[in-house]
Amino acid sequence: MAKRESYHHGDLRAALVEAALELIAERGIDALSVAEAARRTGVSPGAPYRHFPTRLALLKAAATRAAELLAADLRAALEKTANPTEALAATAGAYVRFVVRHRAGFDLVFAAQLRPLADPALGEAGRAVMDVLLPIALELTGDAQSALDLLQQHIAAAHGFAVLHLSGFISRYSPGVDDVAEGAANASRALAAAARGD
Amino acid sequence: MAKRESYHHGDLRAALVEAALELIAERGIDALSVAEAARRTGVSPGAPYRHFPTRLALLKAAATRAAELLAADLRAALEKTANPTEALAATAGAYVRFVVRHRAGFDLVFAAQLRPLADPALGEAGRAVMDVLLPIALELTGDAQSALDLLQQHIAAAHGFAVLHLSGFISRYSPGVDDVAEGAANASRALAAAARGD
DNA sequence: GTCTATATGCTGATAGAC
DNA sequence: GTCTATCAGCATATAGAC
Repeated sequence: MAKRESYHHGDLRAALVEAALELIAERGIDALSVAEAARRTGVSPGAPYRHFPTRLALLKAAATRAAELLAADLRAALEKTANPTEALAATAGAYVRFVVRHRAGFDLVFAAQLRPLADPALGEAGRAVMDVLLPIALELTGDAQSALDLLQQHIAAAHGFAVLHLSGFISRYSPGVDDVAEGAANASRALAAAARGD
Repeated sequence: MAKRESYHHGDLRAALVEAALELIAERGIDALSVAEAARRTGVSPGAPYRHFPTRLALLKAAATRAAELLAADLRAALEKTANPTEALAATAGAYVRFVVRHRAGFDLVFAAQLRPLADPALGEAGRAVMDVLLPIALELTGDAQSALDLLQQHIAAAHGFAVLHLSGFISRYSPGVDDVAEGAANASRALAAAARGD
Protein backbone atom coordinates (compact mmCIF):
# COMPACT_ATOMS: atom_id res chain seq x y z
CA MET A 1 0.00 0.00 0.00
CA ALA A 2 2.31 2.80 -1.15
CA LYS A 3 1.44 6.40 -0.43
CA ARG A 4 0.32 8.55 -3.36
CA GLU A 5 3.90 9.57 -4.14
CA SER A 6 2.79 13.09 -3.32
CA TYR A 7 5.94 14.98 -2.38
CA HIS A 8 9.61 14.23 -2.49
CA HIS A 9 9.00 11.03 -0.62
CA GLY A 10 6.48 8.34 -0.95
CA ASP A 11 7.10 7.40 2.63
CA LEU A 12 9.04 9.91 4.67
CA ARG A 13 8.17 8.14 7.86
CA ALA A 14 9.91 4.94 6.84
CA ALA A 15 12.83 6.87 5.39
CA LEU A 16 13.29 8.68 8.69
CA VAL A 17 13.26 5.42 10.63
CA GLU A 18 15.92 4.02 8.33
CA ALA A 19 18.02 7.15 8.76
CA ALA A 20 17.58 6.91 12.52
CA LEU A 21 18.85 3.34 12.52
CA GLU A 22 21.85 4.37 10.45
CA LEU A 23 22.65 7.18 12.83
CA ILE A 24 22.38 4.89 15.81
CA ALA A 25 24.64 2.39 14.08
CA GLU A 26 27.25 5.05 13.49
CA ARG A 27 27.21 7.02 16.71
CA GLY A 28 25.04 5.25 19.25
CA ILE A 29 21.58 5.70 20.66
CA ASP A 30 22.28 8.90 22.54
CA ALA A 31 23.55 10.57 19.41
CA LEU A 32 20.30 10.17 17.51
CA SER A 33 19.20 13.62 16.43
CA VAL A 34 16.00 14.48 14.63
CA ALA A 35 17.74 17.26 12.74
CA GLU A 36 20.44 14.92 11.46
CA ALA A 37 17.88 12.29 10.43
CA ALA A 38 16.04 14.98 8.49
CA ARG A 39 19.25 16.13 6.84
CA ARG A 40 20.08 12.61 5.71
CA THR A 41 16.62 12.10 4.33
CA GLY A 42 16.92 15.35 2.42
CA VAL A 43 14.07 17.16 4.11
CA SER A 44 13.90 20.26 6.26
CA PRO A 45 14.46 20.12 10.03
CA GLY A 46 10.80 20.54 10.80
CA ALA A 47 9.51 17.90 8.44
CA PRO A 48 9.93 14.92 10.81
CA TYR A 49 7.50 16.52 13.23
CA ARG A 50 4.65 15.73 10.86
CA HIS A 51 5.34 12.09 11.63
CA PHE A 52 6.93 12.06 15.06
CA PRO A 53 5.83 14.51 17.71
CA THR A 54 9.13 14.24 19.53
CA ARG A 55 12.62 12.81 19.34
CA LEU A 56 11.52 10.03 21.67
CA ALA A 57 8.77 9.02 19.29
CA LEU A 58 11.30 8.62 16.49
CA LEU A 59 13.51 6.61 18.79
CA LYS A 60 10.60 4.34 19.65
CA ALA A 61 9.87 3.77 15.98
CA ALA A 62 13.53 2.95 15.39
CA ALA A 63 13.50 0.53 18.32
CA THR A 64 10.43 -1.19 16.93
CA ARG A 65 12.07 -1.57 13.55
CA ALA A 66 15.26 -2.86 15.19
CA ALA A 67 13.26 -5.49 17.06
CA GLU A 68 11.70 -6.70 13.83
CA LEU A 69 15.08 -6.93 12.14
CA LEU A 70 16.56 -8.70 15.16
CA ALA A 71 13.78 -11.27 15.29
CA ALA A 72 14.34 -11.97 11.61
CA ASP A 73 18.09 -12.40 12.08
CA LEU A 74 17.58 -14.74 15.01
CA ARG A 75 15.05 -16.85 13.10
CA ALA A 76 17.43 -17.05 10.17
CA ALA A 77 20.21 -18.23 12.48
CA LEU A 78 18.03 -21.04 13.74
CA GLU A 79 17.65 -22.70 10.37
CA LYS A 80 19.64 -25.89 10.10
CA THR A 81 20.62 -26.10 13.74
CA ALA A 82 20.67 -29.67 14.88
CA ASN A 83 19.86 -29.47 18.59
CA PRO A 84 18.74 -26.94 21.20
CA THR A 85 22.24 -26.24 22.46
CA GLU A 86 23.47 -25.38 19.00
CA ALA A 87 20.33 -23.38 18.40
CA LEU A 88 21.06 -21.27 21.45
CA ALA A 89 24.68 -20.87 20.40
CA ALA A 90 23.57 -19.78 16.94
CA THR A 91 21.35 -17.07 18.35
CA ALA A 92 24.23 -15.81 20.49
CA GLY A 93 26.41 -15.41 17.42
CA ALA A 94 23.63 -13.79 15.44
CA TYR A 95 22.86 -11.43 18.29
CA VAL A 96 26.47 -10.30 18.54
CA ARG A 97 26.60 -9.61 14.81
CA PHE A 98 23.36 -7.70 15.01
CA VAL A 99 24.47 -5.50 17.87
CA VAL A 100 27.85 -4.85 16.34
CA ARG A 101 26.21 -3.89 13.05
CA HIS A 102 23.45 -1.76 14.54
CA ARG A 103 25.10 -0.60 17.77
CA ALA A 104 21.86 -1.54 19.51
CA GLY A 105 20.02 -4.61 20.68
CA PHE A 106 17.98 -5.52 23.74
CA ASP A 107 19.18 -2.34 25.38
CA LEU A 108 17.32 -0.32 22.76
CA VAL A 109 14.31 -2.55 22.30
CA PHE A 110 13.60 -2.80 26.01
CA ALA A 111 14.95 0.57 27.12
CA ALA A 112 12.95 1.74 30.09
CA GLN A 113 13.30 5.26 28.69
CA LEU A 114 11.04 4.21 25.82
CA ARG A 115 8.34 2.79 28.08
CA PRO A 116 8.01 -0.20 25.77
CA LEU A 117 4.98 -1.46 27.62
CA ALA A 118 3.12 1.76 26.87
CA ASP A 119 3.81 1.51 23.14
CA PRO A 120 1.84 -1.34 21.59
CA ALA A 121 3.96 -1.66 18.46
CA LEU A 122 7.23 -1.68 20.37
CA GLY A 123 5.92 -3.99 23.07
CA GLU A 124 4.70 -6.46 20.51
CA ALA A 125 7.95 -6.35 18.55
CA GLY A 126 9.92 -7.00 21.71
CA ARG A 127 7.69 -9.90 22.62
CA ALA A 128 8.22 -11.36 19.17
CA VAL A 129 11.96 -11.42 19.76
CA MET A 130 11.55 -13.24 23.04
CA ASP A 131 9.21 -15.70 21.36
CA VAL A 132 12.04 -16.81 19.14
CA LEU A 133 14.29 -17.60 22.10
CA LEU A 134 11.98 -18.91 24.76
CA PRO A 135 11.11 -22.27 23.14
CA ILE A 136 14.80 -23.08 22.80
CA ALA A 137 15.46 -22.44 26.46
CA LEU A 138 12.36 -24.37 27.45
CA GLU A 139 13.49 -27.34 25.45
CA LEU A 140 16.82 -27.26 27.27
CA THR A 141 15.58 -26.89 30.81
CA GLY A 142 12.13 -28.38 30.94
CA ASP A 143 10.61 -25.88 33.32
CA ALA A 144 9.71 -22.26 32.79
CA GLN A 145 11.67 -20.65 35.61
CA SER A 146 14.94 -22.33 34.69
CA ALA A 147 14.31 -21.43 31.07
CA LEU A 148 13.98 -17.76 31.97
CA ASP A 149 17.12 -17.92 34.08
CA LEU A 150 19.06 -19.53 31.26
CA LEU A 151 17.75 -17.01 28.78
CA GLN A 152 18.82 -14.13 30.99
CA GLN A 153 22.33 -15.54 31.23
CA HIS A 154 22.46 -16.25 27.52
CA ILE A 155 21.28 -12.80 26.51
CA ALA A 156 23.45 -11.04 29.08
CA ALA A 157 26.56 -12.86 27.89
CA ALA A 158 25.89 -12.22 24.22
CA HIS A 159 25.08 -8.59 24.89
CA GLY A 160 28.20 -8.19 26.99
CA PHE A 161 30.41 -9.64 24.28
CA ALA A 162 28.88 -7.32 21.73
CA VAL A 163 29.07 -4.07 23.65
CA LEU A 164 32.50 -4.75 25.09
CA HIS A 165 33.67 -5.45 21.59
CA LEU A 166 32.21 -2.15 20.47
CA SER A 167 33.81 -0.17 23.24
CA GLY A 168 37.14 -1.77 22.52
CA PHE A 169 37.75 -4.10 25.43
CA ILE A 170 37.17 -7.45 23.80
CA SER A 171 38.79 -6.36 20.58
CA ARG A 172 42.15 -6.07 22.21
CA TYR A 173 42.13 -9.83 22.56
CA SER A 174 40.07 -10.90 19.53
CA PRO A 175 40.03 -8.34 16.78
CA GLY A 176 37.32 -9.62 14.45
CA VAL A 177 33.56 -9.84 14.78
CA ASP A 178 33.72 -13.51 13.89
CA ASP A 179 35.89 -14.27 16.90
CA VAL A 180 33.58 -12.34 19.16
CA ALA A 181 30.49 -14.05 17.79
CA GLU A 182 32.15 -17.41 18.30
CA GLY A 183 33.15 -16.42 21.83
CA ALA A 184 29.56 -15.57 22.66
CA ALA A 185 28.36 -18.81 21.09
CA ASN A 186 30.80 -20.76 23.24
CA ALA A 187 29.61 -18.97 26.34
CA SER A 188 26.03 -19.92 25.52
CA ARG A 189 27.04 -23.54 24.99
CA ALA A 190 28.61 -23.54 28.44
CA LEU A 191 25.54 -21.96 29.99
CA ALA A 192 23.26 -24.42 28.25
CA ALA A 193 25.35 -27.33 29.48
CA ALA A 194 25.15 -26.06 33.04
CA ALA A 195 21.40 -25.49 32.77
CA ARG A 196 20.88 -29.02 31.52
CA GLY A 197 22.39 -30.04 34.80
CA ASP A 198 25.69 -31.48 33.64
CA MET B 1 50.00 16.59 49.50
CA ALA B 2 47.25 19.22 49.31
CA LYS B 3 47.55 22.18 46.98
CA ARG B 4 48.14 25.56 48.57
CA GLU B 5 44.43 26.22 49.13
CA SER B 6 44.78 29.23 46.85
CA TYR B 7 41.25 29.78 45.52
CA HIS B 8 37.92 28.25 46.37
CA HIS B 9 39.33 24.75 46.20
CA GLY B 10 42.32 23.05 47.57
CA ASP B 11 42.12 20.48 44.82
CA LEU B 12 39.84 21.41 41.97
CA ARG B 13 41.20 18.68 39.80
CA ALA B 14 40.07 15.92 42.15
CA ALA B 15 36.77 17.66 42.78
CA LEU B 16 36.10 17.76 39.03
CA VAL B 17 36.87 14.08 38.65
CA GLU B 18 34.45 13.26 41.45
CA ALA B 19 31.79 15.43 39.84
CA ALA B 20 32.43 13.72 36.51
CA LEU B 21 31.92 10.31 38.08
CA GLU B 22 28.67 11.49 39.66
CA LEU B 23 27.44 12.82 36.35
CA ILE B 24 28.28 9.60 34.60
CA ALA B 25 26.50 7.66 37.32
CA GLU B 26 23.38 9.75 36.87
CA ARG B 27 23.18 10.14 33.11
CA GLY B 28 25.76 7.94 31.47
CA ILE B 29 29.12 8.44 29.82
CA ASP B 30 27.86 10.35 26.81
CA ALA B 31 26.16 12.90 29.02
CA LEU B 32 29.33 13.97 30.75
CA SER B 33 29.69 17.68 30.23
CA VAL B 34 32.56 19.87 31.34
CA ALA B 35 30.20 22.75 31.97
CA GLU B 36 27.98 20.68 34.24
CA ALA B 37 30.97 19.32 36.15
CA ALA B 38 32.13 22.88 36.70
CA ARG B 39 28.69 23.96 37.84
CA ARG B 40 28.54 21.16 40.40
CA THR B 41 31.96 21.99 41.70
CA GLY B 42 30.92 25.59 42.06
CA VAL B 43 33.41 27.06 39.60
CA SER B 44 33.00 28.88 36.32
CA PRO B 45 32.62 27.05 33.00
CA GLY B 46 36.15 27.85 31.93
CA ALA B 47 37.86 26.80 35.14
CA PRO B 48 38.20 23.10 34.32
CA TYR B 49 40.35 23.98 31.34
CA ARG B 50 43.15 24.87 33.73
CA HIS B 51 43.32 21.18 34.57
CA PHE B 52 41.92 19.38 31.54
CA PRO B 53 42.58 20.66 28.05
CA THR B 54 39.49 18.97 26.70
CA ARG B 55 36.38 17.09 27.64
CA LEU B 56 38.12 13.86 26.64
CA ALA B 57 40.93 14.52 29.11
CA LEU B 58 38.41 14.83 31.93
CA LEU B 59 36.76 11.63 30.77
CA LYS B 60 40.12 9.85 30.83
CA ALA B 61 40.78 11.02 34.36
CA ALA B 62 37.32 9.82 35.39
CA ALA B 63 37.97 6.45 33.75
CA THR B 64 41.26 6.12 35.58
CA ARG B 65 39.57 6.86 38.89
CA ALA B 66 36.79 4.40 38.08
CA ALA B 67 39.34 1.69 37.38
CA GLU B 68 40.97 2.26 40.76
CA LEU B 69 37.63 2.09 42.53
CA LEU B 70 36.66 -1.02 40.59
CA ALA B 71 39.89 -2.81 41.41
CA ALA B 72 39.33 -2.04 45.08
CA ASP B 73 35.75 -3.35 44.98
CA LEU B 74 36.86 -6.54 43.27
CA ARG B 75 39.65 -7.12 45.77
CA ALA B 76 37.23 -6.58 48.62
CA ALA B 77 34.84 -9.12 47.12
CA LEU B 78 37.59 -11.72 47.06
CA GLU B 79 38.13 -11.72 50.80
CA LYS B 80 36.80 -14.84 52.45
CA THR B 81 36.04 -16.72 49.26
CA ALA B 82 36.75 -20.39 49.71
CA ASN B 83 37.67 -21.56 46.21
CA PRO B 84 38.38 -20.18 42.75
CA THR B 85 34.85 -20.77 41.45
CA GLU B 86 33.34 -18.82 44.32
CA ALA B 87 36.01 -16.17 43.90
CA LEU B 88 34.99 -15.71 40.28
CA ALA B 89 31.32 -15.62 41.23
CA ALA B 90 32.05 -13.02 43.87
CA THR B 91 33.75 -10.74 41.36
CA ALA B 92 30.77 -11.07 39.04
CA GLY B 93 28.42 -9.87 41.74
CA ALA B 94 30.75 -7.06 42.75
CA TYR B 95 31.16 -6.00 39.16
CA VAL B 96 27.41 -5.80 38.62
CA ARG B 97 26.99 -3.67 41.72
CA PHE B 98 29.80 -1.42 40.61
CA VAL B 99 28.40 -0.87 37.14
CA VAL B 100 24.89 -0.32 38.41
CA ARG B 101 26.15 2.22 40.93
CA HIS B 102 28.49 4.04 38.57
CA ARG B 103 26.80 3.40 35.23
CA ALA B 104 30.23 2.48 33.90
CA GLY B 105 32.69 -0.39 34.02
CA PHE B 106 35.01 -2.04 31.53
CA ASP B 107 33.27 -0.14 28.78
CA LEU B 108 34.58 3.11 30.24
CA VAL B 109 37.95 1.90 31.46
CA PHE B 110 38.86 0.30 28.15
CA ALA B 111 36.91 2.55 25.81
CA ALA B 112 38.77 2.75 22.53
CA GLN B 113 37.68 6.38 22.35
CA LEU B 114 39.98 7.10 25.29
CA ARG B 115 43.00 5.44 23.73
CA PRO B 116 43.82 3.81 27.05
CA LEU B 117 47.14 2.55 25.76
CA ALA B 118 48.27 6.08 25.02
CA ASP B 119 47.47 7.26 28.53
CA PRO B 120 49.91 5.78 31.04
CA ALA B 121 47.76 6.37 34.11
CA LEU B 122 44.64 4.90 32.53
CA GLY B 123 46.51 2.00 30.97
CA GLU B 124 48.08 1.10 34.28
CA ALA B 125 44.79 1.37 36.16
CA GLY B 126 43.11 -0.92 33.63
CA ARG B 127 45.91 -3.43 33.92
CA ALA B 128 45.54 -3.40 37.69
CA VAL B 129 41.91 -4.45 37.33
CA MET B 130 42.81 -7.34 35.09
CA ASP B 131 45.53 -8.37 37.53
CA VAL B 132 42.87 -9.00 40.14
CA LEU B 133 40.94 -11.36 37.87
CA LEU B 134 43.59 -13.18 35.90
CA PRO B 135 45.02 -15.33 38.72
CA ILE B 136 41.55 -16.65 39.53
CA ALA B 137 40.95 -17.72 35.95
CA LEU B 138 44.40 -19.25 35.73
CA GLU B 139 43.79 -21.28 38.83
CA LEU B 140 40.59 -22.60 37.28
CA THR B 141 41.88 -23.50 33.85
CA GLY B 142 45.56 -24.20 34.22
CA ASP B 143 46.65 -22.66 30.93
CA ALA B 144 46.82 -19.06 29.87
CA GLN B 145 44.69 -19.18 26.74
CA SER B 146 41.77 -20.92 28.42
CA ALA B 147 42.06 -18.49 31.29
CA LEU B 148 41.70 -15.55 28.94
CA ASP B 149 38.74 -17.18 27.23
CA LEU B 150 37.03 -17.82 30.54
CA LEU B 151 37.73 -14.29 31.69
CA GLN B 152 36.20 -12.88 28.54
CA GLN B 153 33.05 -14.91 29.07
CA HIS B 154 32.91 -14.03 32.72
CA ILE B 155 33.34 -10.31 32.16
CA ALA B 156 30.97 -10.23 29.21
CA ALA B 157 28.23 -11.97 31.16
CA ALA B 158 28.60 -9.75 34.20
CA HIS B 159 28.71 -6.65 32.06
CA GLY B 160 25.67 -7.78 30.13
CA PHE B 161 23.66 -8.38 33.28
CA ALA B 162 24.60 -4.95 34.58
CA VAL B 163 23.87 -2.90 31.49
CA LEU B 164 20.70 -4.77 30.61
CA HIS B 165 19.53 -4.18 34.13
CA LEU B 166 20.27 -0.49 33.72
CA SER B 167 18.44 -0.19 30.46
CA GLY B 168 15.46 -1.97 31.91
CA PHE B 169 15.43 -5.37 30.26
CA ILE B 170 16.58 -7.56 33.11
CA SER B 171 14.64 -5.56 35.65
CA ARG B 172 11.35 -6.64 34.20
CA TYR B 173 12.14 -10.13 35.43
CA SER B 174 14.23 -9.41 38.51
CA PRO B 175 13.66 -6.00 39.97
CA GLY B 176 16.46 -5.64 42.51
CA VAL B 177 20.21 -5.23 42.15
CA ASP B 178 20.73 -8.17 44.46
CA ASP B 179 18.90 -10.51 42.13
CA VAL B 180 20.87 -9.27 39.18
CA ALA B 181 24.18 -9.62 41.01
CA GLU B 182 23.24 -13.14 42.00
CA GLY B 183 22.21 -13.93 38.44
CA ALA B 184 25.60 -12.81 37.17
CA ALA B 185 27.36 -14.79 39.89
CA ASN B 186 25.43 -17.89 38.84
CA ALA B 187 26.39 -17.37 35.23
CA SER B 188 30.05 -17.15 36.21
CA ARG B 189 29.74 -20.35 38.26
CA ALA B 190 28.36 -22.10 35.18
CA LEU B 191 31.12 -20.72 32.98
CA ALA B 192 33.77 -21.75 35.48
CA ALA B 193 32.34 -25.24 35.65
CA ALA B 194 32.43 -25.57 31.88
CA ALA B 195 35.98 -24.21 31.72
CA ARG B 196 37.14 -26.73 34.30
CA GLY B 197 36.01 -29.29 31.78
CA ASP B 198 32.98 -30.76 33.52
C1' DG C 1 -2.12 17.12 4.62
C1' DT C 2 2.95 17.37 3.63
C1' DC C 3 6.42 19.74 3.33
C1' DT C 4 10.01 24.29 3.15
C1' DA C 5 12.00 28.26 5.25
C1' DT C 6 13.10 30.24 9.11
C1' DA C 7 13.29 31.48 13.97
C1' DT C 8 13.49 30.63 19.10
C1' DG C 9 15.69 29.41 23.05
C1' DC C 10 18.81 26.23 25.15
C1' DT C 11 23.24 23.90 26.27
C1' DG C 12 27.73 23.00 25.47
C1' DA C 13 32.87 23.30 24.17
C1' DT C 14 36.23 26.17 23.93
C1' DA C 15 38.95 30.98 23.49
C1' DG C 16 40.69 35.37 25.39
C1' DA C 17 41.20 39.07 28.51
C1' DC C 18 41.67 40.07 33.35
C1' DG D 1 41.42 30.82 38.87
C1' DT D 2 37.23 34.53 36.98
C1' DC D 3 34.22 36.59 33.42
C1' DT D 4 32.58 37.21 29.17
C1' DA D 5 32.16 35.98 24.64
C1' DT D 6 31.96 32.94 20.23
C1' DC D 7 30.16 29.50 17.64
C1' DA D 8 27.84 25.31 16.91
C1' DG D 9 24.09 21.87 17.29
C1' DC D 10 19.75 20.65 18.69
C1' DA D 11 14.54 20.28 19.74
C1' DT D 12 10.81 22.33 18.63
C1' DA D 13 7.41 26.19 16.88
C1' DT D 14 5.37 28.91 13.23
C1' DA D 15 4.00 30.65 8.71
C1' DG D 16 3.10 29.77 4.38
C1' DA D 17 3.67 27.23 -0.26
C1' DC D 18 1.88 23.21 -2.85
